[in-house]
Amino acid sequence: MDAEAIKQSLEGSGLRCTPQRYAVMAFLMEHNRHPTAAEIFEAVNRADPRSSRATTYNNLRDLVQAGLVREVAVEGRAARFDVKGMRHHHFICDRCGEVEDMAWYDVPKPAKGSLGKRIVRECELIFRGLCTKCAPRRASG
Amino acid sequence: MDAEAIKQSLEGSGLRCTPQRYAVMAFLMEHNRHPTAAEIFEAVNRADPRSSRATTYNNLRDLVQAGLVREVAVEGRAARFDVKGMRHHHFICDRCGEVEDMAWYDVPKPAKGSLGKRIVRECELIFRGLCTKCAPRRASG
DNA sequence: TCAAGTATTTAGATTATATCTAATATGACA
DNA sequence: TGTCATATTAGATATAATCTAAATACTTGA
Repeated sequence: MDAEAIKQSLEGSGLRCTPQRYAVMAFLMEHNRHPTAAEIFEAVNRADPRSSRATTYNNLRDLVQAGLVREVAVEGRAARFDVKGMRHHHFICDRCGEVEDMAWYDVPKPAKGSLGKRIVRECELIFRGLCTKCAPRRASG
Repeated sequence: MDAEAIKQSLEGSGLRCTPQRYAVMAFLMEHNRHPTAAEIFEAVNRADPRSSRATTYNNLRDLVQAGLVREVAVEGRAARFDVKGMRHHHFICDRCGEVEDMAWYDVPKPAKGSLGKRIVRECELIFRGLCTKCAPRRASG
C-alpha cells in the first residue's frame, strides 16, 4: 500500500528500511489493532522474510525511540504497540486487555459511564516525562 | 499509626487482616511512593513477620481486586502499586520509572509543558473498563 | 569493484517479572 | 474441640523482554 511512505518515515528517522523493520511497521499500520510484540513476531514470520524474536524486539524499541510507534503498558499483560498517527486516547479492556484507539474529539462527551457500547470503569490522565529528580537543573544550581 | 483503620478497610472488603496482608497495606500507606511488588516484598521482610513472594503477590492481587490498591503499569518495568486514596493523576518518569501522584486539582493548570519542576513529554487519558466485545449485551440480543 | 567500517540480524542463553502447585498453617465458628 | 474455608509457603513454572557474540548486510570512500 504506502510502501514508499513507510520507507520515507523510517529513513526520515535515521533508520534503515530493512525487510524486518519494514514488516513490523507495515503490520502495525495495516492492522490498527494494538498487537503485542509476540503477535507481531508471529505475524511477520507468517510472511517472508523471517525475523527473529530479538530483531522484532530491537525494531520495536528503535521505532518507539524514533517516535514512530507508541508502547502501551497494560497491567498484568504484555505491552502493546501502536503506530503514532493522529493524536488519540486509549481504552483498555479489563477483561481481554485489548487496547482501542479513541478519537481525540470523541472524548469530551462521555455519557453516564459509557463511551459507545464500552463500559468505563475508570479514567486516568497519565503524564510522562522527567520527574523533579531526573529533570536537568537550571543554570542557577 | 491507623492500625485500626487498616484492619477496618481490609475487613470491610471481606479480607482477613493477616499479618502479611496488613504489612503490605501499612507499607503502602506509610510510604506513598509507588513501590514495585519486589520492593514491597523486601520491605515487609525486613520487619517481622516474614512473608513469601507468592503471598506478597497474592495479597497485592487481592487488594487490587478489593479496590483498596491500584496497580500502575509502566512500560518496560515492573508494575507499581498505590493506595487508592484521594482521586489523583499519575506522572511517570521516562528515566527512572518513578510514579508520582498529582493532585486532581493541580492538573488543569499546566504551564508550557511543565508541571512544577517536571518536564512533561506527553500526556494521555487512559480509560479502563469493558470493550464492546466484552461488555454484556443488552436484553435485546 | 573492493576494502573497511557500521548497522542489523540471529539463535539461544539469560534475566526479570509474575503465577502456579500442592502441602501446611491459621482462623472462624458450630 | 472439630471442621471447613481462607491464607501462607518454598520452589517450580510460565511469561515477557533483553543480552551475547557471531554472522550478515549495507554504506562509504577509494
